[in-house]
Amino acid sequence: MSGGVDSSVAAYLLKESGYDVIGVTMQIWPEEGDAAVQEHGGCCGLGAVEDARRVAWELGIPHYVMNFREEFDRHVIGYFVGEYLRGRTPNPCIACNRHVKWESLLQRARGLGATYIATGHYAKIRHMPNGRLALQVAHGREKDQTYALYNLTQDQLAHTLFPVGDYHKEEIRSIAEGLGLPVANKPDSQEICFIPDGDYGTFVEEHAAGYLRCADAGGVARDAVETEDAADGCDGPRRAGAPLGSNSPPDGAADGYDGQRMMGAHIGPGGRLGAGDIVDASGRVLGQHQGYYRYTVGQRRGLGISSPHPLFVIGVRPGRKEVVVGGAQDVFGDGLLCSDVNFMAVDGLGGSPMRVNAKVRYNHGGAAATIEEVDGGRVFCRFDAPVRAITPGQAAVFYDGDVVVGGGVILGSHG
RNA sequence: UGGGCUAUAGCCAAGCGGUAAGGCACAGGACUUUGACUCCUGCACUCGCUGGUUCGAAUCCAGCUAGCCCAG
Repeated sequence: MSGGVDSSVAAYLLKESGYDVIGVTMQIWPEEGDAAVQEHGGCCGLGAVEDARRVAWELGIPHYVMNFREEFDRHVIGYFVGEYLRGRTPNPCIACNRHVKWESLLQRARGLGATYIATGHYAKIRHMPNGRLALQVAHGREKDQTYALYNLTQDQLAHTLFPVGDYHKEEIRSIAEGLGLPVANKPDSQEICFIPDGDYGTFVEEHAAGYLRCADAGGVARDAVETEDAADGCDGPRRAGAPLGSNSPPDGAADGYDGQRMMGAHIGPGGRLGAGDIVDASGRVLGQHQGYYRYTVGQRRGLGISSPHPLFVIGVRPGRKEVVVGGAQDVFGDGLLCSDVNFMAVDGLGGSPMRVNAKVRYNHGGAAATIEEVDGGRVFCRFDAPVRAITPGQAAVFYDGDVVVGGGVILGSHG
């Protein structure tokens, strides 16, 4: 229970259905007590512990506060900072769901004797004819959150309940109002919950040194980025990292944070970690930036370069600390390659292509495409029509109608 | 030192005697449980400086200053 409307009503709906409900609020932020953080509280608002406790009291259910700071720091913040330093763009919500909310929470919930964990996510779980479990788009499509949950395993899905998945957001709010819950009118959460001021660039800089030490301790030495992104910055690094995947090691930093190692000689706490050139596709220097990790594919603002037409980021080269820019038309791609694919509705593609609707970011209507498994368990996705801002590090989630077929981490765009 | 050209917001730039377009950048807001994108709003009481002509000048004239080009 985050203290928000959705999880509060979820608990209520479960209790009404006859479940034996235990309320749990997760403590995840390292610096609890920060006034700014508490006010802005995101999807997992810590300052909302009191709200959650009050709701639990009114619903007449027990309420526990569990500490997940270590897991969150390792799997979400560590991954988040590391990805940016590698010139990629992470989706922390997906990592948090997979590793913290489902792996750790479910484990502890089972320790309490619970059979299921339930959340306030807008999603449904469907039993497929083939015996598998898959996410299905929520009744209130406009608030659907299946994209951020694509990485759940069959076992996790088997022990998960999404009580609000059959409702629209407005219905949930009116239920909360009807119950007189104090959180009925809390605003929807948004933006990155652990960076309340939204300045993630500075956040990366402030945390880079700490994760640098982790990388060194891991003894991992990779220099792939230097050579790979030198070839073509638009495609981004192609090596198979597994920050979100099921096989990622316990210590996220051990998975080759080459960006950090590479930066090692240049990074000083509080310094300009990755300042460098802004260049066009031909290599012409157009300007300077104060940190390549402050940019992501498709980004327009923050370049500080005046030109006849708007410029957009089309690639980030961490090795050279370069940000590559181009015109609006240069940020479209015909296809993408993704790794660490998690299949849901199917066991795999079995060597034959499949028609899907592919979402390339959280707020993406999806695009018609054909997916096919390639070597190494990776999936290639070719779109019927070019898609804008295919970004390395983001997730590609494939849908067959309302059902999630699977998804993976984008390595780069093609075309 | 002669000759020519140009000087409009942070950058580019329209304007050609009637009361300062637009683009980029930037700032704020909306949207959004990731980063982005998108949308809305704001952004030169003033046109290198000083005079002059005119009812009226960024626009015409003169001088000055600065930059660029050609000549030497």
